Amino acid sequence: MRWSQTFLPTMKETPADAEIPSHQLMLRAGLIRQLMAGAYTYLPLGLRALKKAEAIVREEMDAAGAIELLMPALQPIDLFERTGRKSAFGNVLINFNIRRGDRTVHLALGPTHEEVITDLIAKHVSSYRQLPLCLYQIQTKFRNEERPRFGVLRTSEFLMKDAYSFHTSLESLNETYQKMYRAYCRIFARCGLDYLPVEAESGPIGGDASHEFMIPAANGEDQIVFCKKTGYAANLERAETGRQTPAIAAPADAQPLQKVSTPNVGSIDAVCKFLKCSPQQMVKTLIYVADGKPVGVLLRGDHEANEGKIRRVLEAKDLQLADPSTIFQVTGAPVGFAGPVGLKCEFIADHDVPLVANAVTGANEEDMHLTGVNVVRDYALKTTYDLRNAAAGDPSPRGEGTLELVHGIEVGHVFKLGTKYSVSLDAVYDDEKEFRQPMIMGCYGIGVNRIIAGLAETRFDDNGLIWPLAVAPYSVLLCPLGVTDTETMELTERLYAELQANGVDVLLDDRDQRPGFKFKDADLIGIPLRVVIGGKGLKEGLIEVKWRSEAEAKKLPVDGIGPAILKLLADRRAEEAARVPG
RNA sequence: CGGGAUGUAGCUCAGCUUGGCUAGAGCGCCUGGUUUGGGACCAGGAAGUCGCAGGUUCGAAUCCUGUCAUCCCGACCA
Repeated sequence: MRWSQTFLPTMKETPADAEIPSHQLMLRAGLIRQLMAGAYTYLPLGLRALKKAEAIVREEMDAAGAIELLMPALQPIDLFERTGRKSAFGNVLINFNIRRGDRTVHLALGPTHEEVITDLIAKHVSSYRQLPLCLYQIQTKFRNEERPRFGVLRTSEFLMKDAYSFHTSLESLNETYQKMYRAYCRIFARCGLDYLPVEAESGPIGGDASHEFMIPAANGEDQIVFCKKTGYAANLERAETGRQTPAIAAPADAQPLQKVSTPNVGSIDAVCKFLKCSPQQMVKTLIYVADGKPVGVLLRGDHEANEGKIRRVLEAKDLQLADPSTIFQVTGAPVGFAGPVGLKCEFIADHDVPLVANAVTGANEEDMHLTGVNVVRDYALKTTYDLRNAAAGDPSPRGEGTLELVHGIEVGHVFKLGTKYSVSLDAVYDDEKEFRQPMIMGCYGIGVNRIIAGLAETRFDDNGLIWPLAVAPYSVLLCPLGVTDTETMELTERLYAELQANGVDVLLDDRDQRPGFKFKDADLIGIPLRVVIGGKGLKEGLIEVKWRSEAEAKKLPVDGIGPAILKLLADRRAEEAARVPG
């Protein structure tokens, strides 16, 4: 492609609306333009990158035995009512009425396609002989994001690869799950992403039933916990800690229990400021209602409750923070003054709670707190549990190493669904003994746009983007200096034709611009290999070849430059491929 | 949905506090010339319903009210 013929609007200045690197660079490099909040046009250059990523996804899905199809984005609302997801999605589900003659038809724009595919399979698969089956599509999804943000990372319309598998047994599901997991590793590695598979919330099946694929990035919306030493990685919701129940004993230097007045001082922050203590010295008492029964949950003041863990410890189906009247009932005080001493309901404590010596807690009395609170003497604990979100510095659950906390961008998710959709949409088959069984399902998603945004977010320098060869919109940028010089242009044209004949994606910067101008644009759009023809190099019979990812250029003789470039590309491709797991 | 900020030329922004000549600058764009290895220079030029609506006023980019849009923080995210 000739630069002068395509539509590639680059920008020297950073648009004020863009804050994070990927958004700024994708705008500046002419990859995308915003239409409205959460909706972006992919310009020719951005579309090429997106298509490259899409092709890699397609290749790996095919290789893993998934079969491609294409389902409608338009879906009848009825399907979502049958699975209960109309209300589960709520406002996120874009749906509306349209008129057809004298009828009104209620439609949704697909936020994902479990319903459609399950309905399809329910209608056409009825025997165990037809299973297992794994189908996928690459298609635009619609979700009414309450708050679209971070450019292309969180939008209301996005390209997703979604795959669904159907099985007669958990073993079969696990086999496909593993295949998908491996395919995902290969996909992200091929795309040049520094990815991390993490354990995620396991949902209906439990156990090791869900993994998210994350790109560690400062601007990622998700928090992930990982341990370098043991390789343990999980999202914050799910992450366990290796902490144990400590010795439950009062400290030697126990101070006397004292009641202090803290008028209108209810929050941890406010109490700390008022009493000049730190959150680590406090024990906070959250009152939950578990299956209708109030329960106190004790945590160190600076820690965050993890409701999943609390629910599991309590073996509760339903768990909610208590309302003010319940809190008044069990504490005798308004919200903000609960504490373990004299609490009128059962309570459980996190492992770190008994370690807080001479703690500050609520006094279960309006506008009062206690200081010098110590376990055993002032309140009793039989044991402790892991009830909070993991924090940096916690021991890894694998016995050694410590946990770190990083932000990540979720690019993929594999999930064992179980029979939720097959039951509600009647996707059943007859087994060998003619028993009717619901199909066991898995689903597997990849945010294709996020592959591109994730690369832009993690691979750049002061001058612009740095594409890996595998996803770069073009592999080579030919950069003739002096487009009016006949010798330069003849050579350039010959090389352009030669590379194209060998299947190389080439962009030819044929604009009549000064060298500096062209170099700045070249760096900004980040094409992996820049080939400079003309100027002082050409006078010596040399052509300058420079990788975007490296600082130094190589000078190669004009003779044999075509094959030399092909060799460089082949070597680089091999290098990138070497990082892909088998 | 709660909190905050912003809206003036394609982009970045000034002007608004304290209303007053024809609304400005840089970049980009067009014309001509000089340049040509890291976003050149000179000369000339085009480009704006000052987000929109209403109000106050002799007079509004500027003050007031409403509204829309965008961004950020938080809540939410099968």
